[in-house]
Amino acid sequence: MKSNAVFKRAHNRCLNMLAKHELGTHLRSELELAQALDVSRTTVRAVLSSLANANIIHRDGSRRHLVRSPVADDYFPEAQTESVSDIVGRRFMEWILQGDFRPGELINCAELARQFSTSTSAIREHLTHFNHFGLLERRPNSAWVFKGITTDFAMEIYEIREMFELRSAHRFAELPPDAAAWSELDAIEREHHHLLENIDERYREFSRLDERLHRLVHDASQNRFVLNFYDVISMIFHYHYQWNKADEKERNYVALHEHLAYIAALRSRDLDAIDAKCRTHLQTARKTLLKSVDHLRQATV
Amino acid sequence: MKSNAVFKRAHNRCLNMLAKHELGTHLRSELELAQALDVSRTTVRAVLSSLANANIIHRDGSRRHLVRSPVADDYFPEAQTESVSDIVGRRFMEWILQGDFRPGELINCAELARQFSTSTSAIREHLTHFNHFGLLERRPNSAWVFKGITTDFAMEIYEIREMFELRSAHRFAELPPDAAAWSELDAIEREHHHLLENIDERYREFSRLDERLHRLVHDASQNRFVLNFYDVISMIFHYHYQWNKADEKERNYVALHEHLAYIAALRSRDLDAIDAKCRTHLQTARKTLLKSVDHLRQATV
DNA sequence: TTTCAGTTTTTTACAGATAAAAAACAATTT
DNA sequence: AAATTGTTTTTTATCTGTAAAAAACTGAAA
Repeated sequence: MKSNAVFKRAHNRCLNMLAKHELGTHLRSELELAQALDVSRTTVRAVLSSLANANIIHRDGSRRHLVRSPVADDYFPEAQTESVSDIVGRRFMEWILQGDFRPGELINCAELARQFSTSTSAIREHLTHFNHFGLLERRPNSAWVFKGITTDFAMEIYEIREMFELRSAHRFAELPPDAAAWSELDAIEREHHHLLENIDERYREFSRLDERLHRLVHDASQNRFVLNFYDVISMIFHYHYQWNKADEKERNYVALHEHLAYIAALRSRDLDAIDAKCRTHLQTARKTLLKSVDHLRQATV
Repeated sequence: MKSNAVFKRAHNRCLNMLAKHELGTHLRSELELAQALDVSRTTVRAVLSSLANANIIHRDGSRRHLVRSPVADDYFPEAQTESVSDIVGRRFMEWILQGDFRPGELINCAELARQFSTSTSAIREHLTHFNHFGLLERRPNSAWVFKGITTDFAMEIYEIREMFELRSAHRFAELPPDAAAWSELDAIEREHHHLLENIDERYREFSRLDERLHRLVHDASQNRFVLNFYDVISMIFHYHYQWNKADEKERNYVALHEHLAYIAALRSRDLDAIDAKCRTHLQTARKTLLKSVDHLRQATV
C-alpha cells in the first residue's frame, strides 16, 4: 500500500507556515492552502483535521483559526516524509557509493527489496530508472548488471556534458537582453561573490550554487533531451559531493572563480570566450570526478 | 502472472530449425539448443517435451531424433509470441500514431490497461519508458501528460541526433584499418548497391539498412549515452516508417544515394567531407520526419 | 456568480502473490 | 573428467488488491 509521506510532508510544511501566523488569525481557504503546499485539497483537509485533533487549529463555523503555535513535537519525523520511491533511489546510490556493489555484479531484486524493506515492485521501478542513467544494464528475463561509476562512466558522461553545455551556453548568449535568465545570472553572480567573501564557513553551499548556474545555462537549450540528461549529471553530482570531501574547500574556491569567468564570458556574448571558459571549468570538474572515482575504487578494492 | 511468450517464441524458432533437419537425425544437446535459441535450458526442455507430445521428435535413451517434419499447424500464432511488455510498447505507439492522444492530454493508466487488456503495472512500466523517450511527462502523484510527436519533438531529437552522429562519425573515421567496422561498412555499401538495382521491388527494405548503417556509426562512439539515445531515434523511426508511406520509394532512393556519399566520406577519413555528407543526409531525414509530423497533426485535427 | 467546504469517484503508488524462466545443483552417461 | 540430462531452488514478469491522494461533483455561503 501507498505510504502517507505526502500527507506527512504537507503536515510539516503547514506547521512551518502556521509558525509564522499570529494566534487567533484565520487560515486561508483549503484551495489556497493546497496550492501553497503543492498538494491536493484532499490532502489539505487531512492535514487540517489532524491539526484540529492536535488542538493547533480550531473551527468556528466554516472558518478555522490558529489556537496555539506548533511545537517541535507536532512535526512528523523527517524520515517519514520521504516517499518510498525517494527512499529507494537514495539508498541505492548509497549502496553504490559504499561499494556494496562491484561493477559487473548481478543485482538481486528480492535481496535489495529485503535490504531496503520495500517490495520488489518499488525496486524494479528504480532499476529501470538507473538503467536510463547508464548505471545498470537490463538483461531480459534475467538479472540486472551493475555497471558502476567507473572511469569509463565519468569519461562518457563528460563527453556528453561538454557537448550539451557548450550548445546550451551558445543559446544562452543569444537570449534577448530582457530575458529573465540574465537577471537570474546576475543574482547567481552576486551569490558567488557573497560565498567567496565567507568561503571558510560557507564553502559547502557551493554545490547548490553550481546546480543553479548549470541548470540555468541548460535551460536555455530548450531541448528536453539536454534537460533530461542534466538530471543525470545532477544526480551524480548530488551524491558525488557527499562521497568525496577531500580538498573540498580548495576545489570549491577554484570552481567559484571558474564560474565567475564563465559568467563574464556569457555576459560578453563572445562565443569563443564562452567556449574557452566553459571548457576550462568542465575539465576541472571532470578531473575532480575522475579523482573521486579512483578514490571510490580504491576504497572498495 | 507471467505469460509464456518466451516458451512459444522458442518453440516456433525450434520448429524452424527442425524444418531444415533430415528425418531421423539426432538433435543437438539441450545446452547447445539453449544457446542457439537464446533461452535457458529450462525453456528448451519445455519446448522439447512439447515437441515430443506433438510427435515431432522422439526419445531413444538419452537422445532425441526427428520423427516428422513440422507443419504450419505446429506453430504457435505469431501474436502469442510477443511479451506483454512488447505488446504494450507497440500498442502505445500505435495509439499515438493513430492520434488517439492529443499533445497535452492526460493519460489514464487504468483506461489504457483496459484498452490493452493488461494490468496497470505493465502500463506504468512502459510510461516510465516513454518518459525517458521525451514523449511523456510525469506529474508526481498525478496523471501523466502526453507530450506527443510534435514539431518541437522532431526539432529537439534532430538537434541531438546531429551532434551525436557527427561525433560518432569522427570516431568512426579514426578506427584502425583492421577494425571489423570497416568490413561491415563494405557489406552495408554492397547492400545499398543491390537495393538500388532492384529499387522498384525492394525499396521497403531500406529501413533495415538505414538502421544498420547508423547503428554501426553510433557504435563507434563507445559512449553509452549516445547508444541509448540511438535507441530512441530507432524506435521513432521504426514507427515512422509505418505511419508515412507517401513518396516512400522516392524518399528511399534519395536516402540510399545520400548514404553512399556518406559511406564514401567515412572511408576517405576526411572529417570535413564526413561532416558535409552526414549533415546533408540528416537534414533530409529531418525534413521527412517534420513532414510526417505535419501529416500526423492534420490527420488527427 | 464566484468561492468555499462536504462528499463521492477515480487514480496512483505501492505491496503481495504466483506462473514462467533462469540458475544452481545433483546424478548419469559418454 | 567432460559433457549431458534430471531435479530443485531462485528470480523475474506480471496480475491483483488496497490505502493514500487526486479529481470531480455538489450544495451552501459570501
